Amino acid sequence: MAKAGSAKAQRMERLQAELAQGRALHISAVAKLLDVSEMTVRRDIQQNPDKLGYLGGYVVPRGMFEPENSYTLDMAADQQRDAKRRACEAALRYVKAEETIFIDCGTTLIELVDLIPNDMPLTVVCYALNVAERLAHKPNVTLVMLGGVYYPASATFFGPEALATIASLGINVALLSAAGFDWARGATCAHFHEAEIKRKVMATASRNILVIDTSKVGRLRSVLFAESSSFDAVVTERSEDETSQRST
Amino acid sequence: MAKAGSAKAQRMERLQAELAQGRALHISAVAKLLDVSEMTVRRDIQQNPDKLGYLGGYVVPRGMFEPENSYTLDMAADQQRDAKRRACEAALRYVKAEETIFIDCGTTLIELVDLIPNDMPLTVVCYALNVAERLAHKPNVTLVMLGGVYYPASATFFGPEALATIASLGINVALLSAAGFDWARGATCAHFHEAEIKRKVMATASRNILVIDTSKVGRLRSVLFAESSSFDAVVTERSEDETSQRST
DNA sequence: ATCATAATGTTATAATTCTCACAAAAGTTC
DNA sequence: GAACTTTTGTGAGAATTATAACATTATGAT
Repeated sequence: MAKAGSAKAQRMERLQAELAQGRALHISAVAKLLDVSEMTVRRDIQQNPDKLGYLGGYVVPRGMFEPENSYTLDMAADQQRDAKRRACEAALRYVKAEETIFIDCGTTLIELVDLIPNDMPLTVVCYALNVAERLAHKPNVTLVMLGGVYYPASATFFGPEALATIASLGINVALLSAAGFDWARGATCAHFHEAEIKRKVMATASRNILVIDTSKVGRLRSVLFAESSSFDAVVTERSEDETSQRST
Repeated sequence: MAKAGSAKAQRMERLQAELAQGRALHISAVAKLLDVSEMTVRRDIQQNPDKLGYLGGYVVPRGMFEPENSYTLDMAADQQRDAKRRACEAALRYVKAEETIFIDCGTTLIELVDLIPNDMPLTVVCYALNVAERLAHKPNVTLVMLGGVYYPASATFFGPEALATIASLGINVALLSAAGFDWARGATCAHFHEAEIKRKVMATASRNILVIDTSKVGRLRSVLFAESSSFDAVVTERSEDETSQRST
């Protein structure tokens, strides 16, 4: 499909260039621009869902939005997300105003940012780009970002300075995520550099809270970063009132 | 209009938070979310065109992309932005593939990110959140971010680690911006911490290029960070082919 | 309380977009 | 070049979205 120089491939390139600056073009404008029918534009988009997005009549560049969500969906459709949010609500109860907290990367803890009340002063440390974006607009939050080289897979930064910075911070609560968790084996994640950050943070923080939705329980990923016993609490969407304290 | 705590104002806040990371929500989803009719959502959007955008049935955060008024595509809207872009085009000629470059903060150099060809491998160092966001999606760019505390005024991070990191990097080209520039006095910016980063970068980089639109010339801001002579070139939107080399 | 005004909801109608099936054109293979 | 596959175009009906007018409900002031 779509060989390197084919008409279709050329259209895609042209179109991507046109949308590069984050402009949205109406499908009729695109059709005129590329001198093809609207139907063809529609098909092009359907066939390259990773490059282009389609939003109620308009062609939009991908990458401007989160790859999974948006576009054709109402948010009600996303059950998993709701679980994550409820887990975050529970996690937020471990945080007090004026404290310094760490927020891990991943799709779970992103939800937490919006749940932080606007009148709650906090210092928040993070190392994920999408988390930082959201935090940046919070009025009473002092945002501290760990720098380094960007890892697209998890939207995080990592480098030796990051580790050094963590050591120099006084973190009250660390809210950690995991791609897999098992009471016997512990918490695992997919990337080695993530694990390094997590371990370093957990070594400094006064309280370590693991925040996961229950779909993660029983799963195992490549890098183990903490045993179950090293968490002060494990919070899930089921932790409505009583939180599952560690059974030690 | 919409007093601080009014129902309308509250809706707007909630909605903006929901859209914060660049999600697009269908109008029906928004209506359910805010528990109002779709008509009200439509009116809310119409009344706050600077905060929210509306794109063929979907509510989108403004700033993510500028929807052109349906059907007609004139992009002749923003002249200043066009000037900045042309300056960036000129600046880009100082950059070669495989090099390590620094991109300063500000509205000018943001334009440069989109102008980087997708097939041009680069390592890019930055310290502005919005610059990082855009760079994150570039396929052949290795992104290095300087961490620290977030300064909303310029969307930048700053801290001692940032300065230390700069010193440890090998930067070929530094693309610098300024809020004010004058051949006699030099380049100035509005924030002290910005100036510190700029100075440190300029001390390390092999080539220092100042990228400004001509509206900045003759203006003066609070912090001087470099004399005119310390730049290897000053690039503006008028630098179409011949670049105004420093006149020393 | 009463009036005036702003905000919201509802409905009907107009306009637009979506989808599908099929036709036409272009490109491949033998 | 004939048969086949892929790509593109067209049009009609279904579905969705936009708009305006009017009804209803809140909100504020006197």
